[in-house]
Amino acid sequence: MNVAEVIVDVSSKNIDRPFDYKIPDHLKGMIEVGMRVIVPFGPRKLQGFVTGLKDSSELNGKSVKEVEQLLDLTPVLTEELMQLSSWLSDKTLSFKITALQAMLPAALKAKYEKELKVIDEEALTPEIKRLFRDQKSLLYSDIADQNILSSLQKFVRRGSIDVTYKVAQKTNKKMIRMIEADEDKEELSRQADALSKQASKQLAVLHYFIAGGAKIAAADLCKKTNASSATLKTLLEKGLLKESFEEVYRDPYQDRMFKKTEPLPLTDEQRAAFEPIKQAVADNVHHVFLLHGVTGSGKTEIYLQSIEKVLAKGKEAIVLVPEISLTPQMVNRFKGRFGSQVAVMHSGLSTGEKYDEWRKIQRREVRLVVGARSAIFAPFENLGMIIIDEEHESSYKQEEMPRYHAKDVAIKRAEHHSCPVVLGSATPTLESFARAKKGVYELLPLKHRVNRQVMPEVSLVDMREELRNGNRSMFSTELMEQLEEKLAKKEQAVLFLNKRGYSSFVMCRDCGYVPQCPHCDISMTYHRYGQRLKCHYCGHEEPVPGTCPECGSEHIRFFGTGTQRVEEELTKVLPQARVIRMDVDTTSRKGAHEKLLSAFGEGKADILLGTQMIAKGLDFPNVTLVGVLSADTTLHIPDFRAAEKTFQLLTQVSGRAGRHEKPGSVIIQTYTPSHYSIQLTKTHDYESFFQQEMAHRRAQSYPPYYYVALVTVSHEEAAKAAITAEKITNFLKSGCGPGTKILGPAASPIARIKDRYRYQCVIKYRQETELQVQLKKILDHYKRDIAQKHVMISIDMNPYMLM
DNA sequence: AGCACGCCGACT
DNA sequence: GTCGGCGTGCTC
Repeated sequence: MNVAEVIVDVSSKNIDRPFDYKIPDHLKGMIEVGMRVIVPFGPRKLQGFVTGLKDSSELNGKSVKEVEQLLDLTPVLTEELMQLSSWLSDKTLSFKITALQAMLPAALKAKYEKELKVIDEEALTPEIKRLFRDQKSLLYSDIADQNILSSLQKFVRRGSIDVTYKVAQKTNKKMIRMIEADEDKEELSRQADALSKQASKQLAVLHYFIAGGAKIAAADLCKKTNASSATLKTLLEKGLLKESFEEVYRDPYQDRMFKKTEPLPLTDEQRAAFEPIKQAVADNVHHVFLLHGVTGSGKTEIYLQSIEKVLAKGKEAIVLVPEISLTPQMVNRFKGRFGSQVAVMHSGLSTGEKYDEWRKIQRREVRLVVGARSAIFAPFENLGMIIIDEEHESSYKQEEMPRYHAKDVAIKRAEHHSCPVVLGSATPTLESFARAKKGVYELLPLKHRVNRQVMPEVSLVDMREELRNGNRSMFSTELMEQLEEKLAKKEQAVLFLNKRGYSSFVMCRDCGYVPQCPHCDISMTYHRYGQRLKCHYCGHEEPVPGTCPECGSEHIRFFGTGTQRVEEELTKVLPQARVIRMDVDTTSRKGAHEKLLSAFGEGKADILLGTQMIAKGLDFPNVTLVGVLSADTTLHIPDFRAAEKTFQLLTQVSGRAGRHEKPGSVIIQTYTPSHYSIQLTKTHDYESFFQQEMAHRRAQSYPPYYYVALVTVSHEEAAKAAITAEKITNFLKSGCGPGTKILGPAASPIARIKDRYRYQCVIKYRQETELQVQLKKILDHYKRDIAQKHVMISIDMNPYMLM
């Protein structure tokens, strides 16, 4: 094999294909598909992935450059994952390089640097000489002054300064310094005797080795002997000790003890659900199960026992968990049962930690991964099962390129490995449940909670009624009464706030002015910390104005009912209650989330107040009341899944109450009590909700009856975006069959983000392949405009947010 | 994407 | 006359 086909690290339509590179003699036989290389590309150097090997290039050798460097000794992507990447880029209409990179930890992504080197010092101006000072070379990115840049360019052109392009790794393996004796014990004793009396630290270190101490980490040795690194340095220089460096894993869970747990006996219902999964594992068949179990029905125990079967067969398993529920509670359950065989992957880990967890998988040191969305790409080669917990969660959909859904990837991988997929939820997506009803998936119902606890009593409170009765506060009379009662009984309550529409904003009471982000068409969110306004889309920040910029009034103040606001009100009406608030402000620090939850678990507060993030996996025996302050907010978002999301959220939240001996109750405050998505939470009736919602979806041609795709066109000028969107819509209308429905173009619900105007077109279709072809044509046709006129076209083949 | 090349207007 | 604006085209 003399030539490697390489996908280079450039995200552009024209470059989205393999490029040929000759393999130099010293790399012959070493390069394999799935390895990373550094290759010259035009004037620069880029990282790339080897996607193929061949004897010769069709380009006949003349313009074929050589591979410059091989970055891996073993492929970072298995053959299966290489195939999966082409499928992924195809399915999501994203670049091959983007799909490849999505499968690897960020640490393996390249970092690019330009280095300037002085060739002819005489030719340079004093100013530039000063810039270089005594150094021969300088990093391009370190040059802050824009004026110097242009004069530098001149010298580069004349050849007085040379530019070299470098590729670097983002993070490296963590190494620690190890110390061991470099002489035998007798020699060490002799040297120890010869030490001066003051050198007590050195003596202590030597005694460690004289006593037979083994090779030890420098830090540990210092701690043991109370010595400093200077002491070690002296002994190293004397040649008595020697140092070496060893690779270690950054283990985010190293300080924690996991109590070993044993399998629990299954209920009859659990066993009935477990049997078919067990059988599929035993028979190595690909099969998708939908484990539909009410909250508290013991789904996790079924996962654990299924995994046990998989591991017993010598195979591996992936468990996906929604990002926000990757709490220590969840991790504990898996680590407790399977100990060090588990790797954990979630966004809370640093780049380095994620890299280390990934390498544990790659080196076959673990056989089970518990992780968020991207863990679906774990490089296992002998997969025996994939579990997706809370399968309805929207965090399984990636909202950047490649816009994949982890469920689709899971099924694709499971097909390849001929192994089962288990989707678990109390409120499955309509898509999944419909497939289960059709027999595409196998439905495994769990209708009862373990230990026969009853489902909590749910009562709906009509907030319009409250208002009519003169209660203008955000707490209904019923909720207040219940809160007081729980407080008196020393039981705990959880108050839940739908996040969307609940972020607080600032408004002028005289003219109604609401500060908008200058770069996005969206209201700014008020943050009490530092009295600032923030934009959640682009990160723009500014102080709260003292007077209204529109009318000059001083009556400008914050509005809305953010968690902070609720907390204030709550302490006013229930001053004796101890409240823990969980929102972006209180949980942004690392580990804060965990700390707040365990404080609540230990009974250090009476009320836990928060947004969606507290709805998942919360399981505290003393919680007997759950209150939802306003159930309507998710109902009014511009999304065809609004009702589904509302029902899921309310059901999920209700499930937090009365999970143990004490019975629980739920109070849902709403302005639209008659809506079926709210009514049916009262009876925990998923089946009826499914029927009603399906009727709506059918009437409006939405999933699961139709597929949906979203095309968004953006440009700095509104007109340019609108015209292109119009053209695309017309093209699609003429090119797609009669079964396809095309809506738009229309301004996006968020009409502008980061100074770009956005227009969108929604496509509803029944035949996947046909549309894929049409959309590919569009991207191909507009690649010129994309490159030159700065038009951006983004396509989402399965949007979860129509924004 | 980025970078070089090349063709036009505004300055020393 | 040169400098530097950014339209155009290429990258194995």
